[in-house]
Amino acid sequence: MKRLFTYRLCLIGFKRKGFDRVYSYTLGESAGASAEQVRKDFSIFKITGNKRGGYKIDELLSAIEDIIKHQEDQYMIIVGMGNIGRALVQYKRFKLRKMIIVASFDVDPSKQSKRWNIPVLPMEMLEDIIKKFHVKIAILAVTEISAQDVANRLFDLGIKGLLNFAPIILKTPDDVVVNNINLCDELESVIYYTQKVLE
Amino acid sequence: MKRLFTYRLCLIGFKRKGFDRVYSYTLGESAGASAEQVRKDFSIFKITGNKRGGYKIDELLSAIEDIIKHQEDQYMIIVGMGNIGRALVQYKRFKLRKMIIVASFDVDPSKQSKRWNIPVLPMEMLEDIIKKFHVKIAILAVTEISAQDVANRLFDLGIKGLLNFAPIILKTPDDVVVNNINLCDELESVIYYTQKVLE
DNA sequence: TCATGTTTGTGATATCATTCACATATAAAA
DNA sequence: TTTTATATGTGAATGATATCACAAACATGA
Ligand SMILES: NC(=O)c1ccc[n+]([C@@H]2O[C@H](COP(=O)([O-])OP(=O)(O)OC[C@H]3O[C@@H](n4cnc5c(N)ncnc54)[C@H](O)[C@@H]3O)[C@@H](O)[C@H]2O)c1
Ligand SMILES: NC(=O)c1ccc[n+]([C@@H]2O[C@H](COP(=O)([O-])OP(=O)(O)OC[C@H]3O[C@@H](n4cnc5c(N)ncnc54)[C@H](O)[C@@H]3O)[C@@H](O)[C@H]2O)c1
Repeated sequence: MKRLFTYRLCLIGFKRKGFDRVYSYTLGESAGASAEQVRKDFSIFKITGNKRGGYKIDELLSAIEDIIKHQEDQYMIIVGMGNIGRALVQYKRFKLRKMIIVASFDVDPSKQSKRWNIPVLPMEMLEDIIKKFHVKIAILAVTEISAQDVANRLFDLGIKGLLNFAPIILKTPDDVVVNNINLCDELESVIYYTQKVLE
Repeated sequence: MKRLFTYRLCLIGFKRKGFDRVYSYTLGESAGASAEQVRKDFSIFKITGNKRGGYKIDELLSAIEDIIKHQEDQYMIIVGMGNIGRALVQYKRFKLRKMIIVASFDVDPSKQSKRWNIPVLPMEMLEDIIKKFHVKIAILAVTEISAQDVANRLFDLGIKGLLNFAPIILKTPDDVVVNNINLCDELESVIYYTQKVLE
């Protein structure tokens, strides 16, 4: 599943370079997987290519999109408008992929503002917005200390999917999906493997 | 290996809550793994607990740190001082973990400045700084279009580990470790599994 | 001090993921 | 049209990970 995302990235890259077909070998090489792996992955999802002719990039991409992608716009919110929250709010790629940030929230009144196209609202308005837009997905970018409390509040208000930037493991109801981004750990992991490679 | 990071997070959480011991069951529950899994993981790394008494959190933490952690400070650079680059530069937790950002870089002269404690330098100074601090690790936060070019330059200058935020799969020498952070994909993955859970 | 119940540590077993190997299809060349 | 070289698609074999099951250790309380 994770690899599907990688394949997509690679395919977009190939397309931009002017190719209109790929072979399992080509794609595997670029995605860091074996050719058989690529084919097995596709066969699991019933994606089928052309013997001898490989895969048409456009067909492949749209097959992958069909698996990965929600067809309608997904409304989302961000809670916590600190350094990372502000960066995310400005990220244009989300909209390209039909992920629409309808509002952001912060306890700190000095961060609140309705001037920009994505407003920064006080926490009291969470419920209103979540109900109004039927928001199911949230990005959590508050300080570590508040993260569990804010998360609980979001779960109570019906949030079912969370992208969490706080470096803690949240206690979470069973029907909620949480994806943790821990940049310190990612960096430490780079350092760890780098030192491994250098013996 | 990935789980070690999760265990560490959980242990820090337990410690803060005042516990001084954990059982494989407790830790597993909190980290989303089975108790046997936790014990197997520890036994691989020769981490040993106390039958009947579980594991002392402090000992466990320092055993994990010994595996994960580099003991000396790691000097690093960030290239690309846009939205995400600026957020990262301000993140204090890196320093706590002995990861020191010595400088950041951008082509755009309007982003360059030496006023702050972490200076934003022109690209011409890359070589100087990398050589001066023996930098081996870099964070790449430039636009997608420039990412491969800038990465190549970094590899030429001796960078061996990269945390890449651009949504492309970089072509990379064999002795370089790259860790990709793709927030769109992470969010899409949350949406995907959320929809799965809701049937 | 001793019995007891609980938790570890780890082989044996089961499950899941990857690679191998090859029959089959087909685009391209003759 | 026929041949041929090259990719796919997929069972079978291998390898990696996770779970099970249980003996051994030992903190705790009688
Ligand atoms: N800055 C980074 O590059 C970075 C990188 C990785 C992870 N993180 C993590 O992301 C989180 C935010 O980091 P940051 O650097 O943006 O910190 P920050 O201090 O700049 O921002 C935190 C924001 O959360 C708000 N907040 C705090 N408690 C709140 C609550 N109860 N309800 C609503 N809003 C609340 C604060 O007002 C502040 O605006 C932290 O957990 C941090 O560890 C940050
Ligand atoms: N903003 C986000 O929240 C976010 C989230 C995920 C991923 N990303 C990715 O991170 C990268 C940066 O995103 P951003 O939002 O900060 O974009 P941005 O446009 O704000 O910043 C990009 C920065 O890179 C600099 N740059 C461009 N080409 C360069 C070069 N050749 N050498 C040195 N510097 C160069 C630009 O001057 C600019 O300051 C992009 O690839 C983006 O897709 C951003």
